[in-house]
Amino acid sequence: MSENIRVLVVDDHNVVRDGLIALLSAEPGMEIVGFGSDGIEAVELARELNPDVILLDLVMPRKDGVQAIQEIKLENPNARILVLTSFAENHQVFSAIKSGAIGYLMKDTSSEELIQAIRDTYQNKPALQPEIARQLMQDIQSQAEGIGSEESLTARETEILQQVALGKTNQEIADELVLSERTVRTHITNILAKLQLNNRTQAALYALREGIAHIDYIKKDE
Amino acid sequence: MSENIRVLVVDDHNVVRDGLIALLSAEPGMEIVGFGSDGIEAVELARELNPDVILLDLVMPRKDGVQAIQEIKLENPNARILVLTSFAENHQVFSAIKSGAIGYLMKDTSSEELIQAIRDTYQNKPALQPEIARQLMQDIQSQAEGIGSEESLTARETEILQQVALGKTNQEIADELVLSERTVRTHITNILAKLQLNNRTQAALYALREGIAHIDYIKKDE
DNA sequence: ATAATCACCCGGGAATTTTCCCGGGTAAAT
DNA sequence: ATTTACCCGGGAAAATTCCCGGGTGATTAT
Repeated sequence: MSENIRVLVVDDHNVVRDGLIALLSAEPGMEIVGFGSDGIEAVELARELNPDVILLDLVMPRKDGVQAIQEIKLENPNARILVLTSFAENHQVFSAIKSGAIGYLMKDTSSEELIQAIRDTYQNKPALQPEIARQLMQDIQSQAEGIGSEESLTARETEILQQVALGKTNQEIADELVLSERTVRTHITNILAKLQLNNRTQAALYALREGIAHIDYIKKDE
Repeated sequence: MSENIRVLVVDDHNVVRDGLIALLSAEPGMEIVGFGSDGIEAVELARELNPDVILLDLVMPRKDGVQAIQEIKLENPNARILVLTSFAENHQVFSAIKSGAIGYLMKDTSSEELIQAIRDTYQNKPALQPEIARQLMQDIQSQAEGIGSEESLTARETEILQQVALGKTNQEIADELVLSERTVRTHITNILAKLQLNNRTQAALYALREGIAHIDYIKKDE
């Protein structure tokens, strides 16, 4: 009777993914039915394989983890998703949970805890680390208190913020997005106000922390 | 006769480390003799176990990966170290190689490549991904051409840069380090010139990429 | 259908910060 | 004695931050 838990593993780091597969395959009662390396594959494989539990990294190329969660839940509201990521990307925690992830673990948890979390997720029992839980509560709190305390950015503002996190000046952003430099100023003023930050460098750091932008390289001018 | 390759695995993410152990243990001719989760443990275990190959992550708490490499090589110049890290942290590649790492892989390589790289490292054959090799050559080039093109920062400048990467203003940095605001300006001008960057946000991103600063949280003022 | 709201766009004006020239000096190390 | 790191400063241009104002078009509410 003891049906195996059918697990789908999605992580963009191959060795990590293979490691997880090796780890979980050795676990009795667990079975790896598939694996992928980005958000798009995650959505496709979730549809094709209908796994019991989807183990998902948040930072991935091509499609964001949160976005993948939303699409998967859209196609199959009963999908059980366990997020396993490198770091507590503040707001991402909240977004992931809100999008329907059942559990959220950081990669520094022990493999025993991971395995237990997969079992919990399989039974729709929330699996959260204390650290994550604390972070989540803080997010909820800051959202609850005062309507104007934690507004979210508009699409345009997010776009501008991404440019800021590339180290560009207002004029460069204006050129890139085909806007007046004055308009960029206004947007940035609004972004700083919404996020309660003091300057653009803090905004860039915020964007990185929240996964709105990613650290790549800085484009050399000229 | 076929002696096993004795491997030490050091990575601060438990599940990743356990995954690697599961992966490599299954490989014939390979044997995991120990594991650790930070730079200090790496140095200690390298001394105690004298492994054939040390598989090392670069971003770790307590002690930096590069620093760990240097100390390990100091105690045992014959130590064979293979760096396995999440991302090509530009200058870190160069530092790691210069400090004596034999190989350098990113975590998105396949497990087959990883295993081959471990064998290569065991035989003192350099193991570099194309991407890494390209990055390394670029670093060497930019260092070779022109004496003034890629100078390294002084201790003080590094200190200032870390403050910049916290999103602080010049005045705040001056207060923190007990300096005149004018002096901070001078330092930052010099930093930007040395690094060939255009503004402080780029400097902050640089510091993050190079591991000079780490993303934590932004201290709320007042 | 009218009104309200919201995202987006543009701008003036002003204070502040940042960036980059230039100059100076001290102390320690080679 | 030269170099290097570190410190301080004047002056000026540029960029940023933050007020204020205006407009459009789309969506939502009533």
